[in-house]
Parts: sequence; structure tokens; C-alpha cells
Amino acid sequence: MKIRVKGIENQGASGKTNSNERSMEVLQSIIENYIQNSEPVGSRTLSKTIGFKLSPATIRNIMSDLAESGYLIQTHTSAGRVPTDKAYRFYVDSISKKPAIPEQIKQKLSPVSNVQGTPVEDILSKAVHLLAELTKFACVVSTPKQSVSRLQRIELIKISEDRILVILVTKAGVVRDKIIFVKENHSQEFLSSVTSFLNEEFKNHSMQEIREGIHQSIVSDRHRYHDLLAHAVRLGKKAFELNQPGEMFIEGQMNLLLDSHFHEQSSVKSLIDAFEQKTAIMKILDDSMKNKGVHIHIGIENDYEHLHKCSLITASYRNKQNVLGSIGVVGPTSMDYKRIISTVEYTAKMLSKTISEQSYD
Amino acid sequence: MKIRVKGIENQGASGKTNSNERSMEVLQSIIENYIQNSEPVGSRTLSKTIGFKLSPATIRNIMSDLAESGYLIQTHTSAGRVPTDKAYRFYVDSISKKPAIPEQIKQKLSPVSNVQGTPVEDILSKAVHLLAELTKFACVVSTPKQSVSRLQRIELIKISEDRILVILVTKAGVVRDKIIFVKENHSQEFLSSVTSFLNEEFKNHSMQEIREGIHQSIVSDRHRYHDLLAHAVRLGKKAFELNQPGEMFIEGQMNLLLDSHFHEQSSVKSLIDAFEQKTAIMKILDDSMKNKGVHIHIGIENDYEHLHKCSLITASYRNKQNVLGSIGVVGPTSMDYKRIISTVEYTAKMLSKTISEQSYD
DNA sequence: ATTAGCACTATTCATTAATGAGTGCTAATA
DNA sequence: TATTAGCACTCATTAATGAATAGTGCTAAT
Repeated sequence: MKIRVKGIENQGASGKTNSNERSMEVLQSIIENYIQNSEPVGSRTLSKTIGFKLSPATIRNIMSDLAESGYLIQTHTSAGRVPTDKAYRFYVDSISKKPAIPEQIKQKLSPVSNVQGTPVEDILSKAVHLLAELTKFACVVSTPKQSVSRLQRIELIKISEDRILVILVTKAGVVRDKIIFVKENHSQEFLSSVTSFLNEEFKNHSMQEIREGIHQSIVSDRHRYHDLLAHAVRLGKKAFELNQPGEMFIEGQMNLLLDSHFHEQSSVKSLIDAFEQKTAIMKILDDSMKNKGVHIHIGIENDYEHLHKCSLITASYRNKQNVLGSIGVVGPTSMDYKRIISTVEYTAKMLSKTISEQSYD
Repeated sequence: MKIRVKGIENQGASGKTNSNERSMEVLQSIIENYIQNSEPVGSRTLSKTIGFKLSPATIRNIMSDLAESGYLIQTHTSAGRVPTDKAYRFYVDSISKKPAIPEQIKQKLSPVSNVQGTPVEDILSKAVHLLAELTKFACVVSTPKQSVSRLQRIELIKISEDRILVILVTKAGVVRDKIIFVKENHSQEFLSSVTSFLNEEFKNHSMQEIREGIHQSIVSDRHRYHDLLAHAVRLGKKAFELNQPGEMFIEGQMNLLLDSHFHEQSSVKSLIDAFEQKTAIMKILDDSMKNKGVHIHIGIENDYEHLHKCSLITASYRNKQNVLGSIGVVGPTSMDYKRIISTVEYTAKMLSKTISEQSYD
């Protein structure tokens, strides 16, 4: 009958926090070792690298307990132990002080903030590119959500007899264009007055609000504008209709394929699917916008099955007013969490700073 | 002393075209066999699959000659023969009738042409995506060259006291935006008159011309506009300054990594570099714009060393006026040239058609 | 000019054995 | 009572061996 304290599981239940703390430290060592070397870690190896002195035998006992509690598994009988997702979860939760950002990384990321008059998309693309370069994993960033962002200006440009170019500029600095087809041959002067009407009416409103409120306008103001209004509303409706599904930039997918973990596991195909489909990752990025700070999804925690072998580290970015989107890293569950977390956090911070400076208010 | 006719090499030199033609047909069979099965092809196998009847021994003799002429190599003494780049070059040059586009592919590509009011970038992105799906290789497309394309319209929008949003719309349907910073606090009315001046002056001119001619305008018209002009030119200079380096969309890189050829050769890293750097591939796409039709670069023919294991099939796309850019496939040298060539050709055609319809003239 | 036959070569595959890293258990120890 | 040393055992990895196989090149016969 086993009477040994079962690692972290019943922490505080008994007074034996001493033994418990040790288990935790051992687990931590195992995880860090595995993160570094990507190889199952055995008792002998660990007893050398570990800070305090413990014989392999003792470590074996502790390991055995940790395995029983679901923190470690063995790939086969005579192999070392490998951390489970549960272990990684424990690990990231127990990270107290994040490592300082190395000066080198700060330097590398400085180009992100060193842009003037660049479209937001370009900034995002540069940021995600740098993040991929730094982390050596695949990185993603979602473009600012249209529905949230507020209108800075709308412009209607006559292109041909039946075509009008609509340009929407949001406060976040995103420019979106679309051609709409019309039956009437409006003059550019007419379009100009519609433009100013729409701008006066809807500036600073969110796209969401505009789309919902465009009927309201008809009712309340009908008597005032008559004809102009009717056309304006009709055009406006078409113009604001463009509900771009949130886009996503991906960079550094190749990094993953070079990573030994994926290369051997032949879960490559899965991952590719995950990136092709985009929706699953997009959803995680969207969720990440709801709360502040860094979000961590470890392996099996992901709803989407194809991501079960991955961890995602995400953080949202924002301008002065709103949370706009998220940026994140997709890597193996055995990634160097401390480093990646702080890198993502810092990148998101720089991104927010840059975009806030670019924002039109 | 060898007296056998050396395959294709001395075609027409002697009257023995019979033997020569046969060598060519054998070579063709070998190539097609290798393209299909990706395995060195031996004499026995070939003698079965080949159309006309020839014993393995005879084929061996022919093969030996072809090898000597540099069309085939052996990976090792007792292996079958593998086509060289020289063989592929011969092969693609000898393709006379391209296979008809399967209805299935036509159907798949129809969404490209089925777009109304979509930004050109989106059309390109969709096209390259479909091409990657069809070919199962990596595909690239270059965005329309700015310098070539002609101005449809420029718009200056006041964003804040010191920032002006410049929007350039080209005839090709590309919308480009940029924020410029100014010292003077211009009114929107003033910007409007500058806008109309610039539009009148430069509409239908290529960006190249505009950039070069903007000083000319100063000189010739100086006495007419005075103050307005001075400002307009200054703003215009800034506005047209944005000389975006040609962009490139890449899709389906993953396909390459799954391809057995690259997977085993560990030339993966090379390829990744090639895609990261972009410049080499960009250059090939640019070159492809200079001449009509499909361009084929086989393995070692590529200047860039990292592409020595790849073949590139490219074709330019255009609107009614100009050649705008190129679309292409990057795959192993042993790709199914017939199929890929016709697919690229068809895709480029559809793309041209679509963009022409979208173009503003 | 073509083909059949044969010797020769190099790969691939399965089998085997040796090695070694690692565990679990038990008994000794502090 | 917690820790450790020692030992038997397991299983992956590696290297070596040999049989089977696919292929060539050469020579002689057709």
C-alpha cells in the first residue's frame, strides 16, 4: 500500500509541504530539461542537473508519483519521463516572474514602432514576421475587427458610369476599399454631398452601429432630405455592407515543420489543415481579445483536435480606444514558455503602442 | 569504339533519324514514367510500359547512350535511370499539344472570375490559392507593378491637423493608401482643390511618368497657379513617393514539404530560405512579365542556387492595357509539366479576364 | 540491329545480437 | 522513516549479417 505523498495533488492537505515543494521542484526541473533537450528525462540525468542533491533512486520515487498523478508519462517502459499537458499547465501557472526581455529582442522589434504613415496591415505583417523570426515558430495576427472599429471617414469615388469606389477609413487606421455597382449614373458632385452626409451622420460610430442604425436615419430624417437622403441611404447601405470576415496573417509555418517534434510525429498534415482552415485559430485569437494579458492554450486544452499537439500563446493589441485584434504564436507543447510568453507580451505591447500612435485621434 | 548514334545529340547529321526518333521516344517514356512514379526507371519496367516493342537489352543500350549524352543519370550502379534537368528541358520543349483543361479544373477556377467589386489583391489571393490547390505545389503571384499602372484617381483626405491620408487608385483596380505628415494645417477645402488639380494633371499617366514629371509641372505652369500649385506639387511629391516594392503572395508552401522529393532530400531548408528571401522568386516573376506565354525554369537553369532542385512555371497576367504581374508554380523538377503548364496558363488567362473586367476603363 | 543469357553490383529488408539508458523493487542505511 | 545502493529486468537503438531483388554491362547468338 502506497503511503507516499502524491506530489502536488494534495498540497496543503497534510502538513508535509516540504515533500510537496520538492516534488514541484523536481517536476519543474523535468519540464525545463525536456523543453531544452526535447528528450525524455531520466532519473540519473536529472540527479546531476538538479540544484539540490538527490539520488537517482529518490528521484525515481518522486517521478513515479508524478506519473501516477498524471504529470508525466513514459513513451515506453525503459525510457525517461515526458511531461504531460497537465504538467505544462502547472508549469505556466507557477511562473511567477517573467524573464526580462533581452536587449537583443527589444532591438529586433524596434522596427515595428519605427514606422510613419504605414497602413496598419503593413505594421501587423511586419510584427508577425518579426515574432516568427524571434520565436522560431509559426505566428499569427488577426486584423482589426471591423465591427468594433469606429468610422473615421467614408469616401465615395466615381469610377465609371455604374461603379463607385467606396473607401472606408477607420479610427484604427485601417483602410478598406470596395467597388459597388449602381444602376443610376450619379454625378461626382452628388456623390460628394452623399459623402458629407454620411460622414456627418456616422463619423465615430462603430461599423456595427452604422449597419444597424442606417434604417433609423431614414425614419427620423425622412422629411428633411427627401431625395438626397433616399439615395444616400441606399448607397450607404451598400457601402457599409462589406462585412469582411476577420483576416489573419500567418508567418513562419515552415518553422514548425523543421521542428523535430512535428517532423517525427507526422502530425504535420494535421497542422497544415489547421492553418488552411484558419477558423479554429481565428476563434482562439478572437477569444483572446476578450480579456487582457497573455493567453495560453496548451495542447489538449484546445477545442480543435488538430491543435492538440500545439500550444498557442496569444495576446491582444489595441489602440487608445479599443481592443483591435490579437497576435500569437503556435508551437509545440514543449516550447520554452517563459521566453515565448514574454516575447509575445512584449510584441503585443509594441504593436499597441505603434498603432495607437498611428490612430486618427 | 562506340559507333552507335548518340541519341538526340546529332539529329539530322546522319540519315538515321529512325534510330534517333526512337531514342527520343524512349527518353520521353522514361521521363513520363519518372514523373508518375518518382522512382528510377529500369529497362525491364520500361519495356513493358513502352508503346512499341523493344527488349530490355535494347532499351539498356539506348539508355546507356542517353546517359552518356547527359540526359539520364544513375543514382548508383544497380539502380534505374533518372532524368536530368537537360532531359526535362528537352521534354518541355518537345511538348506539342497541351492537354485540354479538364472540366473539373475549369469549374474550380470559376470563382476567380465570379467576383464583383473585389479589390485586386483579393482576386490575386484567391487565384493563387486555387492554383496551389490544383497543382499541389507552392504557388506565387506578384501584385501589379505600381510604376507601370496608370492613375485612375488620387484622393487626399485630412485625418488630423498634420496628417493627410493619400489614396491612390490605379486603372488596374489597385487601391493603395498612405499617410503623409505635413507641417501646414491645410483645410479640407484646400485639399479638395489640390486633389482636383492633381487628378486633372495626372490622370491616365503612369506612376513612373508622374514621379518624373512632377517637377516639369512646376516650371511650365508656375505663373498660373502660384500658391496653390506650390503646395499641390509639394503634397503631390510626397503622395506619389510611395514606391511600394512589388509584393508577392505565396500559397501552399506546405505542399512542397509534403512532397516526397523534398522531404527526403533535406533541401527543405534551402527552399524555405528561397521563400523567405522572396527576391529571387520575385525576379523570376518580373522577368516573366517581359514576354508573353508560359515561362519554364528547370532546376539548375535558375540563377538562384536554392532553387536548383525546383522548377518554376510562370505566366503573366494583364488587363486591357498593360501586363501587370505574374503568377506561377514552384515545384520539384520532376513535376507533371504538361498538366502544370496548362493549368498555369489557364489560371493566368482567367485572372487576366477577371481583372480586365474589373479595370476602370 | 536486336536480343538472350550471364556475371556482377548495390540496395533493401529481415534477422540477430550487443549495447545502454532507464525503471522498479528490495534491502541496507542514516 | 526517509533515503539510497544494488540488482534484475525491459525495451529502444545500433551494427552486423545474409538473403532477396532489381538493375546494369558485356558477349555471343540470332
